[in-house]
Amino acid sequence: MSEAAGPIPEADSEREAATKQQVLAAAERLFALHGFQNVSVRDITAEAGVNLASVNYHFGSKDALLFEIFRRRTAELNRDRARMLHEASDRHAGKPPVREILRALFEPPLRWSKPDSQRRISVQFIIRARSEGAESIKEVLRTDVSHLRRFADALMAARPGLAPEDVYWRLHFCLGMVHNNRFAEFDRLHTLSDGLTREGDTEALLRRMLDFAEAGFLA
Amino acid sequence: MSEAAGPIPEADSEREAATKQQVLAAAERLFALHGFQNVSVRDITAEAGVNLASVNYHFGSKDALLFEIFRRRTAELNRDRARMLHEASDRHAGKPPVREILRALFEPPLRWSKPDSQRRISVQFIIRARSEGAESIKEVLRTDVSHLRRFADALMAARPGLAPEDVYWRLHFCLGMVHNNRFAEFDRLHTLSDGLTREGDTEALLRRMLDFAEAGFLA
DNA sequence: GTCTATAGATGGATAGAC
DNA sequence: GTCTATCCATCTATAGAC
Repeated sequence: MSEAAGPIPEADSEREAATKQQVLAAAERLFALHGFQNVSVRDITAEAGVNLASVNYHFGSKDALLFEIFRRRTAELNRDRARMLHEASDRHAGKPPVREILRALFEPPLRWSKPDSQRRISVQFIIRARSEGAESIKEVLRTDVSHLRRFADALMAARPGLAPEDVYWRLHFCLGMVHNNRFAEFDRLHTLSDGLTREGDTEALLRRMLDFAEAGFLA
Repeated sequence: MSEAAGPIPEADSEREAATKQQVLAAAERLFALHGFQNVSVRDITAEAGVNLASVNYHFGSKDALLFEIFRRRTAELNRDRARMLHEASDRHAGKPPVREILRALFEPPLRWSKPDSQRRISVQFIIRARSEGAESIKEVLRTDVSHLRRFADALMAARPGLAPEDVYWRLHFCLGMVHNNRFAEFDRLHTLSDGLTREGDTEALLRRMLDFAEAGFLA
């Protein structure tokens, strides 16, 4: 690849990088909105304004493209979460309280979800890819749990009286709360509450999620 | 249809009903295990041991088949939940406590999920259809929230001090806990906890879910 | 009603010109 | 690297024989 060949960006490699970026952005957007299987390579290249062959040229296959986006986004998300957990740990002499641990888990995806955020679509992409993605993604989900390790350990330290088993299950419940924040579920809730719930107010949603989950952990 | 034509079941209509049943069962199973888009009509008819054309003959289309299964299963689930809520209401003079309301929400799908239950696969089917289903299913999810109405109302009555807004969001969180109970997520949790969490113990899982969610509602 | 054969459409991938 | 044209596999749906 020219990226690795040299540090001097020529006109060609700039254009190449731009094409790649266009494809990544278009694919992420379309996957997030319509689901992986409902989006064709033709849809992606049309949306990106590039030619049909570029997906296979740059990424190898449609599956590999999805995997690449997933890898990038989850890495970013895990970094954000790990950083917040680390900072909370520093603030509390290595032993942050439950609420701060949960905040590190909840806040990054919610911050990304703000109405004016550029990453708004990325959260929906990750949620969809988690449940609709190909076998390669499922495999990663099953085996790579290293980023959750720190959260489980921190929670066990914060609640030493709780059996590890209970901590794991409650962490599972919290992840369920996060994964349920899809556009479709927000719409449903909006219908049920007759417009009372406003998805756009992410600060309030974060507070509500923390209130609920923190109480669940202190039970 | 012969079903509506007369009450006398002939050999033919029995065979017809059997074919329909085989298709329904095979489709539900395959959809639940591999996802809607990853299962072809060929896969279904092969698994059911019937001919390729029978799906279109009996159900009209692959989409309509999925919708029919979804309609049946969600109706059953909603009936189970409504009945439990009704019984809880009777036991508590029309005003059941939070835990009993949540039990009516959580227990039916968990009872179906027991290792030896015939409906074990149905829960996974519903969860998958909810997030991967066609537009017709999404439409039902968005608009038909009547079964949740009773739960929201009961919860508001049980916690009159809570703003309706908060009740709706917390109900949303609880539904997230339920929807996260997929095979893949159980596997992930199993990996993370190094085998400590046992999905098969549904009684314990119900108790854990209730402990967590009840505390969240009383916060 | 059941079955086979096939129409008709779509989509992932690639060859080859530029 | 980009692009067009095209191959080829796959799938849903249906026509028509029995």
